[in-house]
Amino acid sequence: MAWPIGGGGMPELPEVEAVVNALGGIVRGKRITGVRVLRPQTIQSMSVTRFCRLLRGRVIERVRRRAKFILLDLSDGWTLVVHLRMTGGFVYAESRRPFPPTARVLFLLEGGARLAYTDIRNLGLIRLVRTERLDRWAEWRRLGVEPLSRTFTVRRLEEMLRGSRRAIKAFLLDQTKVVGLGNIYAAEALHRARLSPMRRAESVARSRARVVALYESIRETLREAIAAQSTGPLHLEFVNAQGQSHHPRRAPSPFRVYGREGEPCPVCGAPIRRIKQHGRSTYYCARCQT
DNA sequence: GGAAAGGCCTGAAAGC
DNA sequence: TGCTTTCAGGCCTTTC
Repeated sequence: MAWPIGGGGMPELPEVEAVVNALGGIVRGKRITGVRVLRPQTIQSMSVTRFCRLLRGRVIERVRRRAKFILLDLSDGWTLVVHLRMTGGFVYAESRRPFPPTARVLFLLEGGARLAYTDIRNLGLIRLVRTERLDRWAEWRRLGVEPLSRTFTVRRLEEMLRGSRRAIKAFLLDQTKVVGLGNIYAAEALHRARLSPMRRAESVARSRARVVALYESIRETLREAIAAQSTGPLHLEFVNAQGQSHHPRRAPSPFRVYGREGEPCPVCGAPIRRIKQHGRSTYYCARCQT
């Protein structure tokens, strides 16, 4: 089967969560002693000169996640916001080994360690904002509900679904509704809920049982994916002082339908189909997803 | 204002 | 063998 570029997992909520947890354990409390921007276009909202000047000397106090954004809260009220998009990732190195050519920004840390932001396709973005002004950022304000939070309820999902004539797959990808799902986990959640990706969102809302099934499938899909990341995040590589690299091995496909065109549905055995929806591949079982 | 299409981006795979 | 085309998908902008 064809694997997506990037090593078997686009960074959706579970992958970002894994990076945040691992990164937090390494860089929390460390001071940034220098910054080198190798690709200026990666830096948003301010000049490279200002970006480097503002970062130098600040301490990374906390690493957290909102939607698919990685947030590094720094001393003096600044936050470094990173979005990996498709192929972004980090390499943390304790040695002087050269970074890969895909390194876009280098953060020099006290003690000699270096953290590189890498990105093959250059779709990822980094911006530095005042923590207190995050809410003034339009894109930030538009972000929808966190699916694993208490504020995400069956009732809230039902209200969002109601009145939307879009296909449910497109609805799930809309980050202004529910955040964190991408093309892979949207397909997985729909298979688990036994809902056709072509079904209109509003038609899901007409059945309480369907809304509950979708609600639970979203949470279970994400929780299982987060647990599966426990061996180590795919988007964070470690290089020790001896220059030896440790990068988690790609596990066999953990997906029920994604990337499994032609293989039997794990529920009913019918062949998994692949269709195009809004320019994206959608994998589903035509027999048990209705 | 909602929905859909197009574009960005690069490397692997497919097609010729 | 080597060149060209297609595809992967998150998210923005443009268009309807």
